[in-house]
Amino acid sequence: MKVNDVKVIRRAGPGKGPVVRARPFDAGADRRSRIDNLLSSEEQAKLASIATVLEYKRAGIAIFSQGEDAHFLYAVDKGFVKSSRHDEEGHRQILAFMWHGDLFGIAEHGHYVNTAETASPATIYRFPLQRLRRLLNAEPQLQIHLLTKALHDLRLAQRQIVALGQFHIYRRLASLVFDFSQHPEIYDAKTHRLALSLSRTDIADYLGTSPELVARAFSLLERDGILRRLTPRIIEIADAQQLAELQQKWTRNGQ
Amino acid sequence: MKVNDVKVIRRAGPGKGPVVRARPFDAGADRRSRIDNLLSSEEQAKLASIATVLEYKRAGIAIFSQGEDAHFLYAVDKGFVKSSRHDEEGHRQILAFMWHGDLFGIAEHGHYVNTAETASPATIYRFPLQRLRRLLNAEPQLQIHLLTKALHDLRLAQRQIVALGQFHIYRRLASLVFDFSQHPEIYDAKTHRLALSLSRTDIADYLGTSPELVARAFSLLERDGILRRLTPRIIEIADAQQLAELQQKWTRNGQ
DNA sequence: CGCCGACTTGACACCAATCAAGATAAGTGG
DNA sequence: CCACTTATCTTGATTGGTGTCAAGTCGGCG
Repeated sequence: MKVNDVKVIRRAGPGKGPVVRARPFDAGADRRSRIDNLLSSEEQAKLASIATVLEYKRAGIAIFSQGEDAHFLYAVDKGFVKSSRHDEEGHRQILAFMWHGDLFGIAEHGHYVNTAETASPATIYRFPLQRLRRLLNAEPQLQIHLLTKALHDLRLAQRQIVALGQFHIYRRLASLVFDFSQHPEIYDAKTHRLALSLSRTDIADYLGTSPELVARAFSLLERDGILRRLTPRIIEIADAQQLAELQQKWTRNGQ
Repeated sequence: MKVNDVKVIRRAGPGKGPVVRARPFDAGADRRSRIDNLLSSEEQAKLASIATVLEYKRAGIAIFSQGEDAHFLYAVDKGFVKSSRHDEEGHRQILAFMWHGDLFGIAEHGHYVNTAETASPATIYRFPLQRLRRLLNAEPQLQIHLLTKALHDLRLAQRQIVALGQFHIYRRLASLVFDFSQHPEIYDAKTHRLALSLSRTDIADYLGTSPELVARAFSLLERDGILRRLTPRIIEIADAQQLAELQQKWTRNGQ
């Protein structure tokens, strides 16, 4: 890693709050919970008062590693982050991607259980756990928001369990592409262009397969007219309808 | 379903509390968090004051179904429960099993996202969400415990993602058998006998495979001297050491 | 423009899904 | 409690999807 890949740009002061967002208790659409129902500005300010802002200048920088002592909770402001777990044989499973407003850094017995690395240049807010705990004791509302976030992430994890347990690579990849296309930061709705900014290996480690199979699945999605590869990491979504159908069938609840 | 499969035996009063257990904030071993650090007796009593106790007389009874209006949160007292999700093609993925002290019934937009059924005869505590919300606002400590539980379940879900993404059926089944062997309710440490009380289909739906593959995996585990099938649903664990190794390699953090 | 790493595609071996049939267990009623 | 009936389980055979090795191509970066 180069020097100055990470820069602590400032101690966040009031009025420059981190953007942590949530919905009330048992609500929260899998996707939309991230962009609705901002915390009140007081809550924002209180969080801001204990936050440090970190600038990560490129993708692939470790924020923390599995097993390290956990002293902070993190929130994504700009860019995105991948969370992964390694086993002793060196295999890696990417568990989730975190975007604007998402929290990460869960621990167990004081150690991080996952590794977090930037998946793009990113701005990250960092909260010392000690001070966060004190703040939470004083602010039940903030606690509810954290709980809501945790439940949301749990639902997402369960969705991923269904994907890995039930679907072929083709559909899992379609699902990933759909999810990514919901982020304006990397998807241009006008040109239908999506900047994946992930290697085939990263995608494979998320889908639970190999880079070769990911390449083949892309090739099949292209054959079926769902997308086109402009470069390996920039794709054009040709049939958003069909893509959404591959995804939404099993995302929605049968009400 | 027969009449009287479920019986509301009582409105729980103080002193007869549900047993909801948790550990402090960022702690909690994947397995042990369930049996340490009981809530204070006051907290127990407060939860009890809004709980109803339900007796389910056999396995396979629906507690609630995916898509239904969510009005309750549930906790397991005796027996165990399976949580699953269905897609439109009729496939089913079992997401988790819930045991003594585990909470279930997460919702989204007021609807349950999963289905819950008994996996054995069971005693279940039921909390009305409305009253629970009021209680939580008054009791920040209780909130922290809920948050801890949610984070614990999130870690378990992530563990399942790793299993589904990285391991063959053989190892996934070994992992399930190991997990089940940690529950004295169904595992007799003296005789080394484990009462699975799940069909091959249930196991398959949890491991993301078919009943036939589960039978084959059992056959291989038996060939390798790890276990013996006394009946299809009662197995004897012959080599707990080897079983634990198949599981624990990837459960522990690389500290 | 050239190099290096990432991506794609083919070939092959292996694991998994499915169909089918026979064996075994569990549930039912006498 | 036993015999019967039904469902579950096990195993074999076959097909299809996936993991892996290898080689060639392409894109991004210096």
